[in-house]
Amino acid sequence: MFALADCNNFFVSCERVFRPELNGRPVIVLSSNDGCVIARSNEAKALGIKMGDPLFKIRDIVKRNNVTIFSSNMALYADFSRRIRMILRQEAPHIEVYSIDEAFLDLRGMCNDDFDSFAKTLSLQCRRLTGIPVSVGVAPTKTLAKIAAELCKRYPKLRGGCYMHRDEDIIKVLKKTAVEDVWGIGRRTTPRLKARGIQTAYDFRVLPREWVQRNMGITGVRTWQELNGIPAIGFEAVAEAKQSICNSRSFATEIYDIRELSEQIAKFATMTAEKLRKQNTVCQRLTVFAFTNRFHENEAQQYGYITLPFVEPTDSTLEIVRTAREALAEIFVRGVGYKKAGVIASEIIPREALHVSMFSAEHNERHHRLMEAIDNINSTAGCEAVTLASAGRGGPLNRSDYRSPRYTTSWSDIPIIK
DNA sequence: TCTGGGGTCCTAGGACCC
DNA sequence: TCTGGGGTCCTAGGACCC
Repeated sequence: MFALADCNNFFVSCERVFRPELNGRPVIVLSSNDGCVIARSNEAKALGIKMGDPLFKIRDIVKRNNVTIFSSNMALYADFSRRIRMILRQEAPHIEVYSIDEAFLDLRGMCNDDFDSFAKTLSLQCRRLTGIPVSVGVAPTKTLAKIAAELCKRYPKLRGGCYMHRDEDIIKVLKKTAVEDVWGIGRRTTPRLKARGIQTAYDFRVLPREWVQRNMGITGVRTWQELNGIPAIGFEAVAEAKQSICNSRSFATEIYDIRELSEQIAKFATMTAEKLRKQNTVCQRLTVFAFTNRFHENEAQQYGYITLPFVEPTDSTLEIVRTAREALAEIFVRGVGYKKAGVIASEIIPREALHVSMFSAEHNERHHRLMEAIDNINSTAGCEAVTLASAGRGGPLNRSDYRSPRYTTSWSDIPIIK
């Protein structure tokens, strides 16, 4: 059996831990730059606010219903995520962290097979220790566990835990599950399935395998198998190193000045290098991109994009920032207003696999020790205690008007209670 | 006025090889 | 006159996820 532990309305729930008066009220959390809705309380969902709605399009709903708005506060959410994972690790032999608010548990080899009370107890445990409501679905495959967790959200009587294993129960549930709500069936395939009269997860499950293979490829077959109770999606207890690392942002207002844009690119490159080091890897290529506001259809659009190789794979902030700035100089066009830019590291390999040439060994070693020292300082003294001058000292250029304090991770952020 | 950020896997087609 | 067959690697684009 597999379990999925899924935090309900996760970002909103984190905010509510420190603002309990918001329980039962409509609350939304916005994406970076306060652009779109990325989390909604049940009350906000009931008002018809959709995932991804731009804030300016729902202003009147927000105003009329007194919806509370938050800018995203990723430091806070990441810390809650970490605390919940700690609880899950104590209760299950293996966990696979799937996203910031979801983790799969591999329950094979567990002595206790009363999975229904296991699920309910785990949910209660998370709630008690963190304040976050968590849905726990248990089923023979990951895809079915996802559906079981959804049931918890729909039926409070389940008390946060649902064990779905008897085939007749699974069939009953699948007949009531819309096909587009199945994990792995997205917005492109849904209309094609509907056109063939496939409305529910059950309709999909009873399709001939050959049809699924022909029309949806190997990934479709895996989903089909999983709905039929045959595990087809692997369980990865140890997270693999990322194959690409991207840092990008939209800006509150367009940037015309290369020096200003260059500082932003240097910041993104710095974050990228830090992430590379954190997973003990080096990268061999760097992509830099910068583009105009794609929603301003009447204005000229510019989409700058370039990829540069490193002579030797690197995780050095110095080298990555330097290359990123060179790349920007290549693609920058004067007179263009850049709305969004970013940096992508790719062709990532483990640092141990790095064969340094005779001539660069000492240079690499010195760089590495310097980077370690900077990382250590930044981890204790705050993440921007030491930065490159080329990244500037200014704050971020994206809007964040409704951000809550970083209650659990930053002393200086906590409001003084009078 | 205002529209997110960060990933993965699969597939088809071209280049190139013998 | 007769003009194959099989393979790998790389890349771009599509689809999906949160």
